[in-house]
Amino acid sequence: MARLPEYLRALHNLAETGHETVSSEGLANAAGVNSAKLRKDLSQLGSYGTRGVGYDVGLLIDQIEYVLGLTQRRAVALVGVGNLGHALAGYDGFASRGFRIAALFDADQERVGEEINGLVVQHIDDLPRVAAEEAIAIGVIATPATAAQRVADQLVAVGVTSILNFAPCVLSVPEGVDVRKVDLAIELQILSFHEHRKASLTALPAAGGSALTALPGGLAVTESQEAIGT
Amino acid sequence: MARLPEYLRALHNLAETGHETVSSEGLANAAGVNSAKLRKDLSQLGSYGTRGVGYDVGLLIDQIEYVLGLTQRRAVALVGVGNLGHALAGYDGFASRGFRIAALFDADQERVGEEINGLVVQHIDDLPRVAAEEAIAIGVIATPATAAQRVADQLVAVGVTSILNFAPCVLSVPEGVDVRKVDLAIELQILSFHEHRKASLTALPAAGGSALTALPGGLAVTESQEAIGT
DNA sequence: CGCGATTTGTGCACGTCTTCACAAGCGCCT
DNA sequence: AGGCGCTTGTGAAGACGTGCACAAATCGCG
Ligand SMILES: NC(=O)c1ccc[n+]([C@@H]2O[C@H](COP(=O)([O-])OP(=O)(O)OC[C@H]3O[C@@H](n4cnc5c(N)ncnc54)[C@H](O)[C@@H]3O)[C@@H](O)[C@H]2O)c1
Ligand SMILES: NC(=O)c1ccc[n+]([C@@H]2O[C@H](COP(=O)([O-])OP(=O)(O)OC[C@H]3O[C@@H](n4cnc5c(N)ncnc54)[C@H](O)[C@@H]3O)[C@@H](O)[C@H]2O)c1
Repeated sequence: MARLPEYLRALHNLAETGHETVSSEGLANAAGVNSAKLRKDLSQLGSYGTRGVGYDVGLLIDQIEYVLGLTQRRAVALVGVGNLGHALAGYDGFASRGFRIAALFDADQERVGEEINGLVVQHIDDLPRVAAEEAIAIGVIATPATAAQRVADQLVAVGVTSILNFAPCVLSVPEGVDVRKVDLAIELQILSFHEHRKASLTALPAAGGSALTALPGGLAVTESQEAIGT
Repeated sequence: MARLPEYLRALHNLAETGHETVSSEGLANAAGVNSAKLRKDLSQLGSYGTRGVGYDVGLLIDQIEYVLGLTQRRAVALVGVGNLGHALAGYDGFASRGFRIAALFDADQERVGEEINGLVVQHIDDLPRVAAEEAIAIGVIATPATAAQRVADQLVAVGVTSILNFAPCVLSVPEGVDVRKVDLAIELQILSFHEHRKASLTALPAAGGSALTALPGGLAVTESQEAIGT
C-alpha cells in the first residue's frame, strides 16, 4: 500500500512526542486518512492491535519498516547534479528515513570532482565500476528529459531495478524494473485545474460563445490531500 | 483527471516534432497509458477526434489547456528559499508550462534581499502586501515541516486556495482549499517496498524464525509508471 | 460513387478501493 | 468477578476506475 510510508512518518512523530500507543482514529488523523481505511490497511500486515487500547507505536514502526524493506539501509545513486540534483544531494531527509546516498554522477566534466555533502561527483561512465563495489538498489534521475532515457538504460544495465525519475518524460524499461515519476509541473497543473473548476462553480456559467464552453465539472482527480477540518 | 497534464506534455512533444494529428494509440504510447483509457478521458472533455484519422494535436492542446485553466498564466508564490526552494526558483519548467513565479518568501533575514533568477526574496511578513498587488493563485511550501502549517495558514489568510507542499507533514486547511503533497522519501520507500517484494519472490521463503515472517505479498500500490515494453 | 481500412466513442463486465456499521475482544473500575 | 466503555477487525454494499470489444463514422482510393 502506498499509504504505509505516510503512516510510518506519523508514527515516528508520535514516538518522538512520547506516545506509546495510538488508536486507529488518532493515527488516521495524523496521517490524514479515514480510520476504517487505516485499520484495514494495518490488518493486511497481520498487525497486532489491542482492542480497547490501540496499536503499540514501536511495534507498528518495526512492522511497517519490515514490510517496506527498510530494515536494510538501501543505497541510492543520484544521476544529474544540477539545480535539482544539488538540492537532493544536500537533503538529510533521505538518510533519516532509511536511505543512504551512495554515489553522485554527472556527465559534465565541470561538475565531476565537486564535493557535495561529503560525496564526490563521479562521471556517469564510472557507473558500472561503482555499481560493482556497492549494491545500488535505487537510481534517481535528475537530468534533463533528453538524457533521462539514456541514463535509465545505463542504470538498468548495471542491475538497478527501481528508478525515481524527476525528468518530465516517460521512460521505457524492461519488465521487472519499477519507475516512479515526480513532475512538479503536473502537480501545479492539477492545482490549476481545481482553481479553474472552483472559479467555474462560483461564477455562474454565463460566459458562452467559444467552442470550448464545456464546463470542467465532474472530473475526478486522485486525491493528494483533501481539505480536512480546521 | 490527473492524467490530462501528462497528455498535454506528450502533445507538446508531438507538436514540436511536426505532427498535426495523432491517434489515440500513438498518444497513449507517448503518455504511457492504455489507449482505451485515453479515449475515455478525452471523450469526457467533449473532445473532437475524427474517426479514421485521430485527434488534431493543436486543437487538443487548446482543449486540455482550457480545461486545466492554463489559458491564464497563474501566479505562484514560493515560500522557503532554502536548499530545495533555490532549485525550484531557478527552474524554468514552470514558466514553460503555464505558470509564473510571482514572488519568493523566506523568514530568514539573511536570505531576504537575495536575488534569484530576477526575483528578490521578500520577508514572509510582506506576504499580505504582495498578495494585494498580485493575484496569487498557488502557494508552494518549501520550508521545514515545523513551519509548514504556519505558512499554510498565512497563505490561506491572504486568499490562496491551492497549495503545493514539499514538507513531510499533513496540513490542516479550511474546506475549499486544495493541498497536494510531494514527499520524496515516500517515493523512495514505495520503491523500497517493491524491491523487498521482488526479493521475497525470487528467494524462496526459507527464512523464518522472527515474529515478522509474513511475506509482503498481495499489497497493491497505486501505479506511477509500470514497466512498459522496450 | 462505393468499398475497405482505420480510428473514435462507448456499453458492459470485472476487479479494486472506500466507507459504513457492528460484533468480538480487551482492560479498567467497582 | 462482573459489567462497562473503548477499540479493533471485518463483512457487505456501494462507488469508482479499468480494459475489452464492437458499432458507428470518416477518409482515401479505385
Ligand atoms: N530544478 C527544479 O526545481 C526542477 C523541478 C522539477 C523538475 N525538474 C527536472 O529535473 C531535471 C533536472 O533539472 P535541473 O534544474 O537540475 O537541470 P540542470 O540542467 O540544472 O541539471 C541537469 C544536470 O544533469 C547533467 N546531465 C546531463 N546529461 C547527463 C547524462 N547523460 N548523464 C548524467 N548527467 C547528465 C547535467 O550536466 C546537469 O548537471 C530536469 O529534467 C527538470 O525538468 C527540475
Ligand atoms: N532539499 C531537498 O531535496 C528536499 C527534498 C524533499 C523534501 N524536502 C523538504 O522541503 C523542505 C525544505 O527543504 P530544504 O532542504 O530546502 O530546507 P532548508 O532548511 O534548506 O530551507 C528551508 C528554508 O525555509 C525557511 N523558513 C523557515 N521557516 C520559515 C517560515 N516560517 N516562513 C518562511 N520561510 C521559512 C528557512 O529560512 C530556509 O531558508 C523541508 O520540509 C524538506 O523536508 C527537501
